[in-house]
Amino acid sequence: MASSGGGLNNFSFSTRDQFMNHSSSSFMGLLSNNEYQDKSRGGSGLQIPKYNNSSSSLPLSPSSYLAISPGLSPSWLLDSPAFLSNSNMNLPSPTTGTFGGQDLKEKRSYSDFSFQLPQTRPPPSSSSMFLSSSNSFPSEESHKRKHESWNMNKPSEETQFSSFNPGGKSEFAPIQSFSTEISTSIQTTNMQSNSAPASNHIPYTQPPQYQREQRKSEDGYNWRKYGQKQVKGSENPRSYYKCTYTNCPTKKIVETTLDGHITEIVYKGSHNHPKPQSTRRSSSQSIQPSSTLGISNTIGGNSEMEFVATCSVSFGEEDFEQGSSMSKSDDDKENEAKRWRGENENEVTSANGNRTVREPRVVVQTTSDIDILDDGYRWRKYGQKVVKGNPNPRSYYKCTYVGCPVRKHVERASHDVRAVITTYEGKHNHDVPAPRGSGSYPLVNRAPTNSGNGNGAPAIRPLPMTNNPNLATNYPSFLNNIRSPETKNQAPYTLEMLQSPGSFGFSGFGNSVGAKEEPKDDSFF
DNA sequence: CCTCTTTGACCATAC
DNA sequence: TGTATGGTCAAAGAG
Repeated sequence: MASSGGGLNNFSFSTRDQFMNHSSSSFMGLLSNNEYQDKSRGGSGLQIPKYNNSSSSLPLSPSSYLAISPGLSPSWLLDSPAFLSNSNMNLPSPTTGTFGGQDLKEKRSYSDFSFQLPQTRPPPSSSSMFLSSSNSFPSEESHKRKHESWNMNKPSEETQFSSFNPGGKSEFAPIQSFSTEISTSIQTTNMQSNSAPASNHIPYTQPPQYQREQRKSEDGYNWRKYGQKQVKGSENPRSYYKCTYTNCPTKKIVETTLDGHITEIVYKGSHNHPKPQSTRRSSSQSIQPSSTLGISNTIGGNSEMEFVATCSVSFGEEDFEQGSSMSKSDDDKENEAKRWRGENENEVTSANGNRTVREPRVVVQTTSDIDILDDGYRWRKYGQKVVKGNPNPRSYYKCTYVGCPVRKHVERASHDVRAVITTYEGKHNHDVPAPRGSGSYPLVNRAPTNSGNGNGAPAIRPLPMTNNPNLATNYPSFLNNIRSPETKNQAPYTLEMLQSPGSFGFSGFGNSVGAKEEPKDDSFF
């Protein structure tokens, strides 16, 4: 059942510093959120993959698509300096994180942030709720177990976490299984003084009332589902919701994977009323102090047209560091202000005002050459070039899976270096590789699972984690949140993100990103 | 009994 | 004009 409600926007930290100071618990709590998703209604764990091809207004080119990516949704990610940091800063390469002349730092950062789940992940029986919370629906037992483990230390972190989730349905239940490594890493760096158990216990106890709260959309509004449709070109059903407020024209379309993970949210119209303050929410506030902090994001479009785009923004640990210790840039401040105003930076607003909630992506850098990027596939960089219209170099990658023709290039938006634009070409002829260390990723070729990989052919999207037992438990969910080239036209989205009060915090992708300037082959370089 | 979700049918629009 | 596709309605069922 496609559950509704919930919102990425609930994942905001009140401030980056909060995140830094309590990242472990908060982060984990955030990740664990899905554990409480609307179970009463068979709520499913939600991932937040993303991809969108519905915008007819976007110029599309037939052979590739712009995967502004998915991955993490929580707005706290947006807090990450990668998004908010001063534009003038020396930003790392979108995918490799490489700074010109700062490789050392970059490496450390990314290695710290890499996902080597097999090595770091605790046994399934442990209290690591991340893992078990994957896309699969947690069993009663695991659910209970998690509760128990969380109860082991709740302290102040609870408060922190609550701020992410003002309550609501599972609709956005995002990041279900975040990287263990990430959690571990964060815990190590930020929780050491927290006397937390050595294990990755999530120091958060979910109040019983919470499940009730989840029935309400996490964006703070009440929605009524009025339809569901299987749209062509995607195996994911699309659910249609209307704001239940009388005469409010706002609607939203939520596309979810078969297992209920959200892949896309499109808002249409704007609310003509303040965010409702239901008793449920009130009670929730008592449980979730975050509300008192004003950390609730309001989603509401201003317009009529639908805009769909998946946008990816990358960040590395160093970004966190910066965010935690350095002064905020103007953008930082502005975005923070937005959050405090209840606006959602996690949205892309179309020219006509519709907003699409999208997730920032985490770049996973494990080696300097072959990378597991946020889309779950492994890529080999084979070139880089500065293309016309964008002073930022475009990194070119090829899927390392033997025989797989897929390529992609990544670049920072010319207008906002904080925005990373990834364009895919071709389709994968294999599943999303298992995480490093699992031994299941074939670096040698195997029979392609399908044929016709030519450009322009429909691409195979990375399987949702739940489609792959291994990934389901070992892979960070956001790594699967990428929707691979699968748009109707397999086209590169040329995106124009207009900044809006609730927008991502990008200054926008003012210039379209031409996807066809990429090299045809390695010899290009 | 009420609320909400599901789902097949119908309508609107684009090609 | 016919067909394909997306969006919406509304009856039925579940909780």
